[in-house]
Parts: sequence; structure tokens; C-alpha cells
Amino acid sequence: MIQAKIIELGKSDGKREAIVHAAVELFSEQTYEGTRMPEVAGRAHVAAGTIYHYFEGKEGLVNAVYQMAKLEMKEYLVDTMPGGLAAQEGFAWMWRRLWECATDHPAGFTFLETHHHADYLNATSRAVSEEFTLEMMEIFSRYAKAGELKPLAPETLISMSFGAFIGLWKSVAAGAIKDTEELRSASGEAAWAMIRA
Amino acid sequence: MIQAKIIELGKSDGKREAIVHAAVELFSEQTYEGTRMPEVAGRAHVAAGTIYHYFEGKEGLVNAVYQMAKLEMKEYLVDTMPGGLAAQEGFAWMWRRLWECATDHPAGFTFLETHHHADYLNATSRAVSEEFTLEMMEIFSRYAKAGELKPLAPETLISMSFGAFIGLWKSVAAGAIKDTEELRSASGEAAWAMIRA
Amino acid sequence: MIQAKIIELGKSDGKREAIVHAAVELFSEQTYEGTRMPEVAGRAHVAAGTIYHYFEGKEGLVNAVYQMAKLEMKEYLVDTMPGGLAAQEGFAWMWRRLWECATDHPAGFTFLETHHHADYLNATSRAVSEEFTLEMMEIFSRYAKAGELKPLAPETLISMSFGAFIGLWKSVAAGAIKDTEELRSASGEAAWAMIRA
Amino acid sequence: MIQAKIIELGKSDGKREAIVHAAVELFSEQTYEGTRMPEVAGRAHVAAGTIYHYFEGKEGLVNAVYQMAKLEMKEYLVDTMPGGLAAQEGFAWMWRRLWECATDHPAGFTFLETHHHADYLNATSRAVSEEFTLEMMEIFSRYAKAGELKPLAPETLISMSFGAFIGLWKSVAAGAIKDTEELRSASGEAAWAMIRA
DNA sequence: CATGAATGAGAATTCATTCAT
DNA sequence: AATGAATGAATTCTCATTCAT
Repeated sequence: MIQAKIIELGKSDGKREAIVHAAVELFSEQTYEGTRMPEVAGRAHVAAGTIYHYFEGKEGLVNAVYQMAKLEMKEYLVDTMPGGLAAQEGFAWMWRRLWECATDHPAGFTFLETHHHADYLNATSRAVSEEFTLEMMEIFSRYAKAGELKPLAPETLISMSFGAFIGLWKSVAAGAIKDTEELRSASGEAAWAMIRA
Repeated sequence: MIQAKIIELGKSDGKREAIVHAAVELFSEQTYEGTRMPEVAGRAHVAAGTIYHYFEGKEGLVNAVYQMAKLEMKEYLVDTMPGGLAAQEGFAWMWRRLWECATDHPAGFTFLETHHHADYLNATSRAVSEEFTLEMMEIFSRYAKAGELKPLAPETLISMSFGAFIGLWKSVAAGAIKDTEELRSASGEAAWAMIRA
Repeated sequence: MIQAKIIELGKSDGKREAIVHAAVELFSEQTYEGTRMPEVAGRAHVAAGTIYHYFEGKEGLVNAVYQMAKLEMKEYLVDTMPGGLAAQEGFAWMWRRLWECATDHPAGFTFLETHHHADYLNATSRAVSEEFTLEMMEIFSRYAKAGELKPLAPETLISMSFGAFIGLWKSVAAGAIKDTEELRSASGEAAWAMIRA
Repeated sequence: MIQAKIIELGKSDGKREAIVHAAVELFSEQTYEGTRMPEVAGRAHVAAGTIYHYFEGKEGLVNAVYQMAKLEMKEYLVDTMPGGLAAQEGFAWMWRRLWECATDHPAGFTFLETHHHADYLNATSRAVSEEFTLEMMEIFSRYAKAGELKPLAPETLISMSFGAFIGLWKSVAAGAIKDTEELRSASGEAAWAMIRA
């Protein structure tokens, strides 16, 4: 009964969802190549063959995973961004949202970091990625034009600040650093110090 | 002359080195799991079986690669560090050395970033990694005690500044940002702004 | 009818059995090490990979084969032994059963002779073997206590009489001696003459 | 100097000897197929390549081993047999010589048992084997004609009595039975009881 | 003659994918 | 749609043999 309801509700099938979910986890814990299809099936509580009803092989699955994770990230950082924020507030908001995104979807977040450049990503995946990058570029360019950022290419500032966050997040995820409210704001301020004019 | 001496010392006529060299390149271009042994053999101009004279299987090889790369990095950042530098100069020196290390050994540098957490790393590899981390901790702790750094855990500052460099380097390696002398110093100053008191 | 039941019980549509069957034959015709997995697969009319669904590698297979053959032999010689036979009748019965076992399962019988001491036999295989040996010891010890056997250790008498049978069987299997009813009883009487008091 | 003398003395080379010696041991402890050439080289204290100066590959080696072992056995049982013995004494003498042969050359003796039928034996090896068999046949036929043996084919009596010895020897070699003078004579008498008229 | 590093054909094994049920 | 046993191509690894030193 409950199962039936979940299926009827959004998120389509439940089974497809479960597969993608299992896959992000395994791809992020291990690697794409290091993860076996029956392993994915097992964690999704689904038969191996079932995956092939929903995805075009392993490559189809990893692309679905990638797009899902990237769109999720876009939702956190771009789609929900309040308009009209000045550079400092805008950056602080993004930093906070990065934390939230990484905390809410640790597997997806880690997966994206580890599987950028992969040659199994198809055109759609690359397009989704590209779109996100452009949106970020636009935001940083706006701040730069307003003279709020260091005189470095927006690309440089984005790479460095995202890099700083990822470095920090990796340590947190590894348990080397404890995630506290204090850390979230202090690290954001530090990152801002790196890029502000 | 020097070459002659090396040949006399190690038994190596360079075959072992050639294999490790081919392996770092391929592991960084692709992945550990995504790289096939004959591929490594081919790039090293060696028969497939030869790899097994020098390394205990693929796992033995990847550990040799990891240790080599990590020790290389340690040499750039720790072993050759001039004593007696104050925090700002010390950090600037390290930032420059990171660039040099990444430029001189791009494959090794990229490999380390992508293959941290891998479960095929053995005790020795983990020990080598640990030692490097401890050395960095010591340096940053010294700067922190001198009151030159932001009041955040050294681990946090290290993660963020290394993360910033890696983010930047990835963009450079991907061809999105051009590596200039200007960029090297400006980015270093920006990173310093992030961590200084 | 019986066949139908077996199919319902075990999951087996006989594939596992076919593999074991092919394996005993090949292992006895050649050797364990001298037999190639695809050869086993071929004779079992199964794909090479299928063997690995049922057995843990070649070693798993050879152990399954060993246990099967040993239990088969135990069934012929121990499990079906009528109670209450005096020494001479008991021995005659066993001798006859050895012939039947060797004739009905020539591959298994030969395999056991050739692959005793092998170091790929696991704990279970050794336990099965040990149990059979103990049962034989018990039987011979009983006969010895009744004063019907020569004053030699039961172990000695078992080794010699089984050895005599195996020597004979090898010649029969090689075609050097013809298996006749006459031979079966005469050889049994001869063997009895060797061990009787 | 000493080395030179040994080489001059019989047994040709010393190195060839060492290789054959190492090979019998390993082939009997393991199997022909289960033994690696470098392993043989190692135990013979010789380089792997050296084996190929003396033998035509692994197959050449195993044939040399087989012939050596078989001729050794022939020497013990046939060549040195005193003429003019009656059946019972002749058999007792052979039984004693079997013990001596097995004790003096355990590896060779075991090797022969385990590697009869092997398909890597060449014409020469088979000829040597055949010759031994014929000699034994002759001896047993003589005893049979004299009416001293049971009315069974000589082949049958040979197979059974040799089989009995081998069975016994295996238990002794495995440590399950202790080799004593008492056992040697009692077992010989038992075996004689099996075949005598 | 002796060596043993190097070779590469061939063996064991894995794993993405299919397909009868 | 769902299953999971079966497949066999692809992969790792072994080992008899060669050959430059």
C-alpha cells in the first residue's frame, strides 16, 4: 500500500530511483570502473537484469547519475539563489549552500569531484556541466564588474574558491575535521578574503 | 657519467622506472581500474610479463606509483624547504613549489589527487602519506603559534589552501586557464589572504 | 519420476552435476594441474564462466570432485555394508563392492588414487577422507579382535589389501587384464589369504 | 680441485645429476605439471637456463627422470637378482629389495607410481618400462610353471603383489605405519600367502 | 658453459550483459 | 516488468623458454 503510494507520487518509479541512489553511493565510495553492476543491483535490492530496463548499460547509468548530481548541485547553488545580493553576501550564501549540498548529498557531491573529466560522460552530461559552469561564471563576472573581486579571471577565482571548499569538505568527510556552525562561517569568511578585492 | 653511475648502482637499466613512469601517466589520464596492464606494458616498451618481475601484480604497481609520487611531492615541499622562513615567505615558497611540482610531474600530481582514499593502498603507502601530512601539520602549526594564521585548526587551513591550489591546477591542466608567472604569484597572494591572521 | 523430484528439490537443472562429472573424468584421465578449465566447461557443455557460479575457482571444483568421489566410495563400502558378517564374508563383500565401485565410477575411483596427498585439498576434503579411513579401521579392528586376521596392525592390512585391489584395478583399467566374474572371486580369495590369520 | 675430481669421476657432470635429483623430488612431492622449471633450477642450485643445456625442455627432463627411476628399480629387482632361487625365496628376496629400493630412493619410487600412464612419456621411456615389465613377467611365469603360484595370470599376481607393496609403502611414507624389520618380513610373508598356490 | 631478465602465448578468472522464465 | 543463471569476451597473471651478456 505504502509502496504503491510512493510509486504514484513523483520520482516516477521507485526502482529507478533506488538504482541511481545505489549507484551514486558506490561510485563515490569506490570508482565507476571499480563498481560492479551486480553490486549496484544488490544495494538497490533489485535484480541485475532490472538495471537494464531503466538504463542503457553501465555507461547510461553513470551518465544518469552524473546529471542527477550536477542538477542537484545547480539547484542548491543557482536555481535557489536569491536575486540582488551584493558580492560578499552572495558569496557567503553560496558557501553556506555548498555545505548544505555536500551534507545533504554527500555521495553525489563526492562523485562529481572524482568523476569530472571522465571520458564516459556523454554530450548531455557535458552540456549539463557546461551550463552550471556558465551560470557560475556569470555570477562571478557580475561581482568582478562591480569591482568587488580581485583582478583575476573569474575562472581563476571560481576554481580557487570551489577548490578550497572541496579540500575542506574532503577532510570533513574523512573525519579529520569536525563540521561545526563555527567552521562553516569562519571558513566562508576566509574564502571570501581570498577572492575579494 | 651520472647515468653510468645510476646504472651501476641500481640493477635497473631503467625498465622498472619505465614501467612506473608509464603507469603514473595512464593512471592519471584514466583511472587505476580503467587502465589495462598491457596498456602499461605497451607504453613502457616492455612485455606484459615483465611488469610481474618488478611488481606484485597491478596492486603492487599502483602502490609503487603512489609512493613514488608522494615522495616526489614531499621532496618539493618539505625536504627542500629552506629553514627560518617567516609564515608569509614560507607559504609563498610552498605555493611556488606546488606549481613547480605540478608542472614538473603533472601525472604524479594528478594521480595523487584522484587516488587518495583508494582501498588498494597498502600500509607502506598509507605510512608515506601520513608522514607527509604530519610534516605539513608541523609547518602550519609553527606559523599558527607565531600568531600569523587565522584562528582555525591547521588542518583546516591546509585543506583549504591545498584545495585552492588543486582547483586552480585542474583548470590549468584542463586548458581553461593559462599558466603565467603573473598568475602564479597573484594566486599565491590570494591564498595567503585566505589563511593569514 | 525420481528425476523429476530431484529437479524440483535442488535448484540444479543438472549443470552443477555436469561440471563435476566432466571434471572427475578429466582429472582422472589427465591430472588436476594438467586439465584446463575451458576443457572442463567444454565437456560439461557449459560456458567457462558458468563453472565460477558453482565453484570457487579450480580449487573449489577439485575439492567438490574429491568429496563427491570419496563419499561415493564410502557409500559402496561402508554405508551399505550388511551388519553381522563374519570376517571372511565381510572382506569378500567389501572386495566385491570395490569392484562394483570401480566399475560404476571408474573416473572417481582412479581420481582418488591419484590425488590423495594433494596440497590443494581443503579441510572439508581431508575430513571426509579421514572419516572414511576411520570407518575402515573400525571394521578391520573388529575382525582383528575376533582373531580372524594376521597379527599385524589393521592399518597395515588395510593398506595392503586396498593396495592389492588398486594394483589389480589399474591393470584392468589399462586393458592388460580382463575383468571376469572368475577374476573377481579368485582375486578376492587371494587377498583374503593375505590377511587372514 | 675437489669439484674437478667429482666431475672426472663417474656420474658425468654433477650439474646434470643435480637437476635430475631436484626434479624427481619435486615431481614426486607435487606433480609434473604442478612443478615449475625455476623451482627445479632453484633446488638444483642452478640457473633456469642451465636446465636447457642438459635437457630438451620440461618434457625431456621428465623422461630422463622416469628412465633413471625405472632403471634404478630394475637394478634393485632384476639385475641383481641371484639366480636359482625357488619361488618362495625369490619372492621374499624381491619383497625385501622393494623395501630397499623404496627406502633408498623414495622420490624415484613414488614418482614412478604417480606417473605411469602419463602421455608425456616418450618411446624410450615406454620401452624401458616395457622391458622391466617383461622381466617381471618372465620371473613370475617361471614360478607359475613350477606350480608354485595360484592359478591366476602372472600379470594378475604381479599387479596384486606390487599393489600390496605400494599401498603399504604409501602408508609408511605418510608416517601412518612405522617401518620395522618385523614389518618387512611379516608383510612379505602375507603377500606370499596371497599368491602362492 | 652458465646466467637470469625478458618474453609472450596461454591459463584462470571476472563481469557487463542477455534472455528464457 | 522483473528475475538471475548463463554467457563469453576481456582482463589479469603465470611460466616454459630464449638469448644477450
